[in-house]
Amino acid sequence: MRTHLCGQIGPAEVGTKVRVCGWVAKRREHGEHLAFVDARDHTGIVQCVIPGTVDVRSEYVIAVEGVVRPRPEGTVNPDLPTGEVEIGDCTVEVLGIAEPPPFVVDDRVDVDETIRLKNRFVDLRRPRMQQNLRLRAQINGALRASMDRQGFVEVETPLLWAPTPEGAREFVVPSRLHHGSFYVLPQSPQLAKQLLMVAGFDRYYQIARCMRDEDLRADRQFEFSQLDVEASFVSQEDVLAFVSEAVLSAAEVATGERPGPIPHMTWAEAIDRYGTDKPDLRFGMELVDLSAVFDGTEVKAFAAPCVKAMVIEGGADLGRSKLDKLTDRAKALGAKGLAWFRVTDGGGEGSTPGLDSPLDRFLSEPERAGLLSATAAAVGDLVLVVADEHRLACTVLGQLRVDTGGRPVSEGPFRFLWVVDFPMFDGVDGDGNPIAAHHPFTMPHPDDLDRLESDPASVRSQAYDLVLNGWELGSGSVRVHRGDIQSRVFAVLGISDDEAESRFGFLLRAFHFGAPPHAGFAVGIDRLVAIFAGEESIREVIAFPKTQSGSDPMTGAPKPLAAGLLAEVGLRPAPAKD
RNA sequence: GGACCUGUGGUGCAGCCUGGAGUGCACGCCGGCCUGUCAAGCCGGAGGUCGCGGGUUCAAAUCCCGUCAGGUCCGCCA
Repeated sequence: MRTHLCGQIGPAEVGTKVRVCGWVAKRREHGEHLAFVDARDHTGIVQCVIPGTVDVRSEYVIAVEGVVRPRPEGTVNPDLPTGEVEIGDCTVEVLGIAEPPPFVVDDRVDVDETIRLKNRFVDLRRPRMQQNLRLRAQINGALRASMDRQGFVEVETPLLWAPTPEGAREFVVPSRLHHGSFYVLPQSPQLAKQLLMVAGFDRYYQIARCMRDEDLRADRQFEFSQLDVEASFVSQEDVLAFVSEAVLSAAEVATGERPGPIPHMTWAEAIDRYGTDKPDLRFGMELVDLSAVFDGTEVKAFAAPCVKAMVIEGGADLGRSKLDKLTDRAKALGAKGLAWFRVTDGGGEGSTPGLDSPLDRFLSEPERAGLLSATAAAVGDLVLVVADEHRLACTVLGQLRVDTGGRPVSEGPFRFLWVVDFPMFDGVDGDGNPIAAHHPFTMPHPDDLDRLESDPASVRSQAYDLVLNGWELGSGSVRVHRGDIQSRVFAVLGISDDEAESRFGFLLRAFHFGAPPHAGFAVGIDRLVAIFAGEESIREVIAFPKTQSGSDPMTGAPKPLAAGLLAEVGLRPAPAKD
């Protein structure tokens, strides 16, 4: 039906009779003797010259036949990749007519996202979306190829799984054959892949769809894709190497160059220096510890276990309302307050810098000097200080660091980072039991195993995250494969034998039949692609995403079901709320 | 569950703070003219429940309350 793609027409095709197919991007008529039609397909736009009139409109589907020729002197269009040539003496066949599109098929206009999603089939025609989805396909291909090269076997796991109440809320699917019973859609293939390890598939991977019925965000959809990996007879370092190889080869496909080796940082260091477990290494603004400076201070606001600071370069000109907003933000994040100090020139020539702050008059001279030297703040800078428990002080400032210094996704280098040695537990539940930071099958750090019962909060795990430019790309861990350790972990978590049996009985049973040591990881593909595409939202790299309230403006999903269909799966509509 | 922002012809915006006729801009659409344009140009035209509901007022796109939709964030996402 066609001999060339639109974007392929160039000087090499001059003199060749060609036939291209595509959509009418633009029509320019010049009377009864001349008209231009820009034909567009996913490779680009080519100008077709019609010696007469032409009866086409925007977005008509056409086939154009003509002979490629150089454009006449002075009519070359340097803004168009095909702009040196045109298809001359064209005949146009209309393959399909079109109503005027709801918005221009052009990257240059920002259209309301609801309208884009309602007309996604038009939106996806736009070059940006074409590029994003094609980039995604390339990245998927690179990931698969890398895992294949490394000897991994792709195995598919069920979408209809058993309810195994874990972290995320699960989507439920009623059973037609067993009224009153339900499948759930997997929030990840976690248990399935561990079973595959027991089954002897010692290197498994899958590009897996995962579903979590939790509130949506720019970087979270109900359903998302992971490069899911698990391997037996491997160490944590082996897993990091496998996954590094995969994401670096994806980076190479996406950007044309391969980033260097991915550095490691412990979780504790990430929190202390960046106030987050997913530091964005593209910029500095590292946190500074002032606890020693304010040890035994008279300043009530700083009488806390930890005093942490961050410098905003040139931030001294921030007005009171901006500072109030930062304070509000800090409070919303859990801080009791936010102290700020403008660094001033201190008056006289060559004098030491001074501080401008409501708190300044409470500071002793050593504290004032210590604050300035520890933060290395210069005149014109702004120093933000939070005093609280160490973790909270760090995370509040870490968030302010991103709020005030954060770079656009599209900017700067790709800075991967492995964050290792996560804590085994994070916080306690309503019954006072520790909560698993990763999941209950995570192997404690061998050096900390003897403190599992006596001091669980201090126990590190063999869990690790992959971070890219401040986004959490994925996480993994070495798994518990020994029954005795698993029992101890369950005991600390407050999971009884009966509960473990009812939730994960099939996995525990499998482990009785010869479980190899194993470890794994999962990489969030939507986020990976979004970052390489320079997109702030993963919706821009998903063909048919949901809105923040979980609906699809195009299909109208979710929708009520007819009563008959409900009855067939054994459900009755709930009585209408008053 | 909560906070904030947005909603005005098909699209993108201005108008709102400080109430006074659906007023304006750009693009698109329809018709006409036009032999080298390229986000063509020129002339003419059509197109509106100012998201929806209520309130205040002589008068509401504008002020107030509620609600719906979209977005960003907190909670949530082992």
